[in-house]
Formats: sequence, structure tokens, C-alpha cells
Amino acid sequence: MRWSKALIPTHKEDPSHAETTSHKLMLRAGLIRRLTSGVYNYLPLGWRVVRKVEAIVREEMDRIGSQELLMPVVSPAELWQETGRWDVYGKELWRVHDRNGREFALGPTHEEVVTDIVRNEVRSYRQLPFTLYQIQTKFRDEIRPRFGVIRAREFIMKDAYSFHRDEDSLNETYRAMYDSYCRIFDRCNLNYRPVEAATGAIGGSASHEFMVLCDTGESEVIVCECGYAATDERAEGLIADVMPPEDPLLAEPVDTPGMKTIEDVSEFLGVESWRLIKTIVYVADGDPVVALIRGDRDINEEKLAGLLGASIVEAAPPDIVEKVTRAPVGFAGPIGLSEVRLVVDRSVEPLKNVVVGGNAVDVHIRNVNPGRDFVVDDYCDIAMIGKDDVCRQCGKSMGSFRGIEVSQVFKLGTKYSDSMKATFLNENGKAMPFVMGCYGLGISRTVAAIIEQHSDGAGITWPMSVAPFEVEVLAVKFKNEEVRAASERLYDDLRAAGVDVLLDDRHDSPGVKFKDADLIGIPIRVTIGERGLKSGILEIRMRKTGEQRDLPIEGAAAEIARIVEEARV
RNA sequence: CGGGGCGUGGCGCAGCCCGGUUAGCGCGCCUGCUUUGGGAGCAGGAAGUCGGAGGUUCGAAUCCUCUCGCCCCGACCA
Repeated sequence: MRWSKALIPTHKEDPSHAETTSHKLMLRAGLIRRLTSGVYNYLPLGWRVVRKVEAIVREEMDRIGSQELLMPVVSPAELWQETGRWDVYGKELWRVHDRNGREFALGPTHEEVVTDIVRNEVRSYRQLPFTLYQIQTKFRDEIRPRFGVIRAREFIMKDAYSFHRDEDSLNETYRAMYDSYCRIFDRCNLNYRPVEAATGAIGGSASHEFMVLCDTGESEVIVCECGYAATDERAEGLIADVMPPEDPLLAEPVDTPGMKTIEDVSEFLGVESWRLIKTIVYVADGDPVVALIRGDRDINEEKLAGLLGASIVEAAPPDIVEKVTRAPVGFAGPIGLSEVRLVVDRSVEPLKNVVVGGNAVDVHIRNVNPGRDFVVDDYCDIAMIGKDDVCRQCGKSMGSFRGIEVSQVFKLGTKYSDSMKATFLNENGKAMPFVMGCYGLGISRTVAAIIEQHSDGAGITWPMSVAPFEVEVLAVKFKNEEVRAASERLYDDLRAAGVDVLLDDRHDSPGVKFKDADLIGIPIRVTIGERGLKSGILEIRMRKTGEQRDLPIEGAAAEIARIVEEARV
């Protein structure tokens, strides 16, 4: 490609709307342009990178025997209603309707569609196991699109689905896919880590997310030196007991006018926040539930939902809170509640003489003792675990890091095949539901994640494997006949050698070209100018390391092609 | 959805509080000449219904109302 004919619109200044490194650089280097919130054009340079990442993904999917297909973006509402996700997925499911008012979803993921294909086409256990995948545009009407393509409403994803006769077979493919993902991210030169994850709206029994380490990442991972690593939604751990031994005192109401938050009450009464019990009313699949946790901690709604076996758990609206506690929001407590399920976190068990809401306006109760003043059937783990908590596996205190979630794999089990009646016949002629796995990988997000880890003050520093071009030939003073001839020859020779090469043949000043070269970050830059030509040399420079050396023009193309070949993964 | 902020040539911004002629600046773009190893110089030029609608006023980018869009912080996920 010749730069003079290419659409590579670079910018000297940072765009005003972008915050993160990758977002700024993708805009400045002319990889993407925003069309509307969370929706992006991929310009030629950006698209080339997407294609490179896709190629790696395809190779690795093929390697484990996964077959590529293409499913439609649009799918009918009825399919989603079969599994209940038409409702469960909520507003994030991008819904459209046709001219007759019939409803459709723009696919955010394709469990329903792929299961529909398989239930119609696969009959026998002899056909199992197999894995299907596609690379396609996905739609999620995100609450808040963010960070350019990292959280977009329209994005590119590779999604794979495996079908099995039993759990053992699923486990085998799950492992193969997990290893495949490791190879993919290794080849993209990413510093990443697979961690245990919650299953969320997709469902299933086990899940891992692949996290690319990045301080501005949106996900928090809890880690322990023993090897344990899990997302904060999923992490288990022990919350250290801070309660000193105390004799139980007599519970008594206390006036707390207008004190509605843990912070208010703890300040007003002059007690530490852990000497309170946080009481939160939730609605789980339509039914109110009250959850209790120590005052300085937060409830993990994901865990609560899992414990209750509910698909939707959300904080109750004020009218439900009032109905349940007979008081406005802010004075909920466990004492005297009836006809509502109480879920109590383990952190509450050791507490003595603590403060709870009084279930009445402007009243709290102090010196409350769990078990004595209210009944606890069972203490559970519904706590959001943090980096300062203690590992359940080894007992050491844990740490945390932030990351970008580039992929997630799930063991789905029969969740979808059950609800969609997708079955095969086993050896005994008995109809069995397919055991399924699903495996997502955000292609566009991976591109952004690569930039997050591969840039410097001057621009992007692409790894060879995903760079839009492998070599940039920068002609200083392209007008000069000798420079022009030498550049053209090298350009042709490199292309003939199978190298992706960009020729900067613009008639701009050298400064402009050098700055642009740094910005778009092609791994190898070859500079050809009058100066070097006099002595028959050109200059080759590695973008990432800044390492540079002179090369005789004779045989330069072959030498450069060799270096490129070596750097390819 | 709650909180905060912003919409002025392609990009980055000033002007707005305190209304007043042809709406500025830097970058970019076009033409010509000179220049060419780290964002060149000179000369000339194109490009904006000041997000939109309504209102106040002799007069609105500026004040008021409504509306649309965008970004950031929190509840969602590849």
C-alpha cells in the first residue's frame, strides 16, 4: 500500500472525547472513527489489524477442530422466549421489529440460534462431540458505552459453541478451548491471565475469563500467591473477624433522625461501620428477599442470585422496601420481619451488640445480637470479596489487579438444550439433551487491549503478528529521483517476498513522516534518503525498541524479509 | 437511570458571565514558489445556518424554555 493513496487520517492532537490510551491512539492513528455512541467505523488501517487478529483466531480454532459457520445477526423473538432470555437479558438486548410489528433481537450472543440449528440437524450421539464457531458483528445495547471499542454497542466477536453427549466430553473440549485461547493471546503478545468467573446472563456451571492486565481495565481480579485468581463477582474468600469478645447487652431502640446510610448512622452514633448490619431488600425473580451483611462490606448480587437460584436479582424499589420493612428506605433491619426470606452473610455471625435498622422511621436498634434477636437459619457467602481478604485455599491474604476481559468461556451444561428441547439419541435409543459449552472472544476488544499494552509516548508499537503492515518504507524527499527509485524497488521486492509493506511516498517533510510512522507503529521502519544512498545504505529501525542499524541496499529486501519472518509468530 | 460536563469550519480550542457591525485563533486542507533526516517558510485561497426548535430584544454564539447529541463518574459485560 502507498500512503499517498491510502486513507490513513492521522491527527497530531489527542481527541477531546477519548480518555484511555487505546481509544486515543486508535483515533489518532486513523484506525477507527466514531459513528455514534458505542458504534465505530473501522478505517483501512484498523480493519487490517482486525483481520490479522481474526486470522490468528481462525487458525487456532481450526487447529482444535472447531468449524466455522455464519449465523444471522437478526433472530426472531420466539427463539429468545423459549429460553426466557427475551425477558432475562433485559434492556441490553437490542430489539427491533419488522414492518408487520414482529419482534426480533440483534444477536448479543448466539446460544439460542446455534441450539436451534443443532436440534434440527443432529440426531445421534455418533455425531458428537463437535464445535461450531463464527466471527461476527454483535450487538449489546450497553448502559454506558465506554473507552472506544472496548465497551461498544456494536462489536466484533468470535463465538464458539460445543455440543456433547456428557460432561466428560464437555470438559475435554473446554480444556482444549482454554488452551487454544492461551495460544491466541500469546500470539497477540498480550500479558493476560485466565481467572475464575461468574456466569451471569449466559448461565452454566463453570466459567473462566481471560484478563489482559491493564490499570484502566474495567474488571477487578482478586488473586492469591497460591495461584487462586477470580473476578470480584466470583471471588470467594474469608472476611477477617474484627469483633472483640464482648458480653451481650440488652437490645434497645435509639432515635436516628434522618440517618439513612451506614455512614450516617455510624457517624451519628459514634460506632465503627463494622458494628452495624447492612440490611438490603432485593427482588429476586419477583419475590422480595432481605440480605444481611456486616456494615463495612458489600453484597455480591451474583452470589446472592446463585444461592437463591434466581435469574434476576435487583435492589428493591422504594415501595417494595416500605412494604417489606414498614419504613422508608434507610431503616431496614432484620428484627420482626416476617413472610420474607432472610439471607445472612457469614460476616454477620461473629457480631455482638451491633446496630441494625428499626423498621420504623428514624429508629435504629443497638446491642443487637444475631441468633438471639433474630433467627438465622443458615449463614451463607454473599459477600463481595476484596483484595484485603483471606484466601480460602491457603489462608494467606490476597491481592488484586485490574484487567480488560477479552474473552470468557462457559460450561453451559443442558441449560439451553433443556429449555429448547434439543436432544440426541444415545446408544440405548433414549433422547438426551445436548451438553453444551460456549466460548466468546472479543476481537475488537482484543485489538484495543493490544494497544493498551503496546504503546509509548509517540504512538502504537504493534507486535509483528497483528501489525497492519509489517514494514514501512519511509522515503525522505520522495521527489528525489534516486530516493524514489530505491524506495520503489525495495517496496516491490518486499511485496514480492510476501511482506506486508507500506510505502510512505508522500511529498511531506521528513518530520511529518517520522511522526506519523511512530504514531501508526509499524514494527519495522526502513528509511531511505539521499544521505544514505550516497554510500549505498538504508536505515532500518525497530519501532518498539528503537534499535536501529544501517543496511547495504544490495540484498536489503531479502534481509528485511528474513527479519520479518523471524518476528512472525 | 442518577450525578457532573460539553456541543462554535475536518481536528483542538477562544468568545458566552457583562447581548452590539464582516465570529476569532492554532493545526489541517487547496494553489503557487522555495524547502526536505524528526510535525518547514512566504504569498494567496476554500471552508462555520455557533447542535436543533421556540422565545425575549431594535439586535442573540452570548439571556430564557424545550429538545437532540456527545463525553466523564456510578449500577452491566466480549
